Amino acid sequence: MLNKVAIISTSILLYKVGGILSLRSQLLKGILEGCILSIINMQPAYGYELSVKLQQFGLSDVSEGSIYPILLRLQKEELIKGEMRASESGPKRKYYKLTEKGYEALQLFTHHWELIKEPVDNIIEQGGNAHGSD
Amino acid sequence: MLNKVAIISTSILLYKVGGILSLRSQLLKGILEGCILSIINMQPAYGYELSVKLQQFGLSDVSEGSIYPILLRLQKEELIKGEMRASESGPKRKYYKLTEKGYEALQLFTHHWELIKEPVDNIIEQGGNAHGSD
DNA sequence: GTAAGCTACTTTGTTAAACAAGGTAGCTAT
DNA sequence: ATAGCTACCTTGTTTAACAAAGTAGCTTAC
Repeated sequence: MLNKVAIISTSILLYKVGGILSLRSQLLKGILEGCILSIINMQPAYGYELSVKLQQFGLSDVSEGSIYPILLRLQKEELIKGEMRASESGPKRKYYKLTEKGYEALQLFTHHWELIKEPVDNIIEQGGNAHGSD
Repeated sequence: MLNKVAIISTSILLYKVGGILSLRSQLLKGILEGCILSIINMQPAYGYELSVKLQQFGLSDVSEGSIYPILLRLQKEELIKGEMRASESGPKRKYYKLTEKGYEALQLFTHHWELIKEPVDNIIEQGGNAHGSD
């Protein structure tokens, strides 16, 4: 059974596709990568764990189909390094930690995030209430 | 002459392609649309004007190749409505203003932006200084 | 002991947004 | 008339998130 429901159009107003807002998916572009670097910087983490932690931070429903490709990409870029370790219960886990290069990339991401966030906040602040009384 | 220069890789560390940081391009995904709605909400604006205003707000070097497709898309979605007006000097301008639906989309964007921004800020705050000095 | 369910990792194909690049055309000044 | 600016539009490329589907180890229930 296909889970795709009535994609009304391609733009900002919409909507439920498999239960998840698809606007978010666009807003997240490029951001997840930095968040994952940041969480790994707190302490080494494995993929499944990241999906839980992202959720705890409020980034709900980030699918494994997003996380694992990012991890593979980051590893290929040598921003993170993986290491298999046995688990006390369950399959082995691939723990990733930042490389030096990865730490630099995290700094860069943080900087760029600020460079985006501030203008956007200003634009929203000035444009948000122009039309007035909701 | 192609302007494409040594794309070293595809990820977060990099860089100069035709003189513009390409990380930014990913971070902007979905955000520009909301910013444009917000600026138009301040007062009706035309494409060329938007590129100037975005720059003034700190979103530098947003190309017209980004802006005009967004305007066409928003118009097709009936979030904005265009109207040609003569200019005192130069070619005619297509002024866009928000529709009611566009105003609702702006509210929605603002909400989603907050839902993304807060977790990301928290993640960066906790992960940013874990590795310590610098 | 075997079936169900959870943990954990991986891959493929689709969708969509930003952008470079290139183009059209009106208006102004030289 | 021709150069330069204003203003708009379009095509093709790149890339990230995601759904979906798959593999396999381990644990618990029966």
